[in-house]
Amino acid sequence: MNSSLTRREVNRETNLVDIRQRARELLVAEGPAGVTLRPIARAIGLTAPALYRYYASREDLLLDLIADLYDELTTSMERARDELARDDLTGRFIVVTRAFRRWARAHPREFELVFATPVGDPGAPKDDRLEGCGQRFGGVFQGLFVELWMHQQFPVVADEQLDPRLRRQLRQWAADNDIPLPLGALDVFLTCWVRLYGLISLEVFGHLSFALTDVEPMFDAMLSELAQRLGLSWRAEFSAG
Amino acid sequence: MNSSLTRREVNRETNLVDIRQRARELLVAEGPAGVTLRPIARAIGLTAPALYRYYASREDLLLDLIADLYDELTTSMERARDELARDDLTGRFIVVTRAFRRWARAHPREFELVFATPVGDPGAPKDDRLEGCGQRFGGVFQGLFVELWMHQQFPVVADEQLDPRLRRQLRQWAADNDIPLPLGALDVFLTCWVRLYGLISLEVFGHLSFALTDVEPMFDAMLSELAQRLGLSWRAEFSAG
DNA sequence: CGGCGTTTGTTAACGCCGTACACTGTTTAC
DNA sequence: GTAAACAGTGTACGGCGTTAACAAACGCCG
Repeated sequence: MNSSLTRREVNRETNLVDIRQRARELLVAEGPAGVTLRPIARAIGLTAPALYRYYASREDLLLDLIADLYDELTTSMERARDELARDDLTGRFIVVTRAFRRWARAHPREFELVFATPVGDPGAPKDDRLEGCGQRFGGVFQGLFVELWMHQQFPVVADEQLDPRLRRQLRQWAADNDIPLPLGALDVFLTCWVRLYGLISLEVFGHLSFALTDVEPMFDAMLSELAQRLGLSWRAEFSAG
Repeated sequence: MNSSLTRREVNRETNLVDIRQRARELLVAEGPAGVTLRPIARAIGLTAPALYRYYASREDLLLDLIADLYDELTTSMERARDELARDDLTGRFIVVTRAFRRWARAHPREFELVFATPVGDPGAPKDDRLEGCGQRFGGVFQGLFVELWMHQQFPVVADEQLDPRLRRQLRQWAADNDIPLPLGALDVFLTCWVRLYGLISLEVFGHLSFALTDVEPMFDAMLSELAQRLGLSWRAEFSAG
């Protein structure tokens, strides 16, 4: 039996779930500013002050929501990855990046909240929760990169060709996280991340609409370039014209 | 005499200036959510409802603020550009992109407001003002690109090598805006924009801090790559190590 | 079972917010 | 000089996040 949980504990969990669900619905319907306490409380049959038994503040609730969304995105990328064979690194690279874009397009408000909310200027008093989520999210790409490198090394520049200031930081990063990659590969990794994030957020925020109505072909073209850069044989196919 | 303006008109202009200035200060100090009517009104010796003689709503005021910021950024880029000789296209490309980054770093709150506020999902009911601002902003890069191409063409792919879906959109864009560039060059333009925007917003939003504490060397390295892609002879110099 | 401390909820209140309305004094234009 | 246009005010409404005081429900232990 699961009755090792007291009635209180069960109720607390269901309430927490309901709160987050309603917060998510409000986020989708009205954006970050629309996530307010009273409607959330009302929806689950409580009053606003009662929510303070669950979260220290609205800010705290939002942080939890962000963590949830972060995890959802990461999970969807991992699932896409795991549908392909372990050794199909090319395929995994493609489906993971596409899963990222698909999630961003399907959930623009959530994307906005997770990726375009500055983390606080001075020294970032950001929450530990998000630290872990970001780590897990980045880990999907990072893990793919490491396997890619292990299996078939792509061309990278020698350490000496990197700006010493950059070199130092990359070395530090690799050391702190035990990443068994040469610094040049880390540089490639970051460049891929920049292009991926750049294109997706430009699309979601509408800053490409001056030129494109459908970003998909450009996204595919970018994947082709990245794949080529990584020594993968993938090319986006399109009917000749 | 400047008294062709009535006393009322003069007062109206100064009030408008004061409102925007105070709004800007609040934005910087507390972020977009901190731009509220009562403190603005108080600061210039009015009450909140009086602001409705100047703006239809808070939203309307924010839109005006965004337009102001957009223009400020564009102007700073144009100024950086115009400090270099008309034919120093390489130099102009470098200083304009650096001016963009400098402004973003110096004004993270403003950058957030201008570049990371989605323009409304369905069909974008966005204001006409912003349309013009965006046009002027993009025009700086676009103008530079056109001159670059005119002066010294860089290698681009043939139209037939582009995904037909992408090709169609690029052709449409070029036609609508009378851009005298081959479609392959437009593709390069968008790719540069993606990388520039991607790196700068990742930096401003703190989404590179997992690896880098100082993004500058990576930015310089990116500029080197872009310059090379565009057939420019610029390379970020760094002391050998 | 009885009682007690903890937990979870309530209501009331404070000081904010954007905004609408009725009203008043000043400025402008004819 | 007078009437219309304008730029303010004060008041009010409903909403917000949050705090404080209090009441009921619950879990645990003797």
